[in-house]
Amino acid sequence: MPELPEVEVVRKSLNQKIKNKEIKKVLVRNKNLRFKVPADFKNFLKNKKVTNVSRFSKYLILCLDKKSFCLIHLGMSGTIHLVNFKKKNIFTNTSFYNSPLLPKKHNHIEIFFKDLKLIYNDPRRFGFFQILKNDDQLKKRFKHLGPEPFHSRFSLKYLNDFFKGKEKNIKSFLIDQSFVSGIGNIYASEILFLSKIYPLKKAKLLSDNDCKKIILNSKKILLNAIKRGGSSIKNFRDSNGINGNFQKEFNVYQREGEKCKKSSCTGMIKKVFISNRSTFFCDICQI
DNA sequence: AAGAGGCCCTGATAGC
DNA sequence: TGCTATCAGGGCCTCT
Repeated sequence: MPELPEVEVVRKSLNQKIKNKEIKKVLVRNKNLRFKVPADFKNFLKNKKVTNVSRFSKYLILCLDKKSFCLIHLGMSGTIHLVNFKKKNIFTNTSFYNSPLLPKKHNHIEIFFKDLKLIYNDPRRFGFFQILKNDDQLKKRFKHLGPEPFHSRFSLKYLNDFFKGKEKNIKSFLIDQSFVSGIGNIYASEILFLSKIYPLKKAKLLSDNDCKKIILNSKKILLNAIKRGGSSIKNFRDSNGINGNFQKEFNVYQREGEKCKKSSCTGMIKKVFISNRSTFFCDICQI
């Protein structure tokens, strides 16, 4: 479900609700997520305080006291819901027809605080929870990941060095988390549209100007998506139940056969599969 | 080493 | 209505 912007939107709203609260109880209804929930998961979390809700790339990080961490990845279909006991409100980041409504199936993990509980729902179970017991373990966990687009390391030199001699197309690089982390399948297409670059262009053939546009537009797209509250495909909401709006601004994603939105361009949006992931582009201004 | 492809899993939707 | 096929925002692993 989520790329960096959606995870950031969830992080913000989650931080408002559970920061500085102590975990009273943990329920694991189904431990068979992408990775098996560890045996000591419940005991490790119990009586620990959430000092902050942080994020790197598409990973949510519950910072706990004693410098330990609970990592949450939402995979493709993971959502987080908060139920307030007193007000009986349900905050959810998934909307259903009669919202606010908690999904009935696939509520795999529940984390109880004094006045509310966090529920992790994930039909496809590609998401996961992991415990990291110190800074060092956290660092190692993210070692294989490239910089986020906002980081100064994501520079012209970095792209030039990375792309040197690479036959692989640029679209595949944008969703390759070891190159740059946080961009997924939707925003990769959108970034290349803004940059006027053909998704199948070989990385080694990109000009300095192409690279500069990629750096600029990666930041631009992600920041704008965060500002809009994420993209509400499949009814994504933040954990206050607020819908995202960025999907209204898609220029190419899921617009196959429609007209290019760029004024003066007479092109049409095409869809191709690049290593099994759908990719959208304008057949005139991106060629 | 780099790059392509498969796989994990359920649910929504399209097409017959 | 009911079947089957295809696709879905991710990440890891294997094979060539």
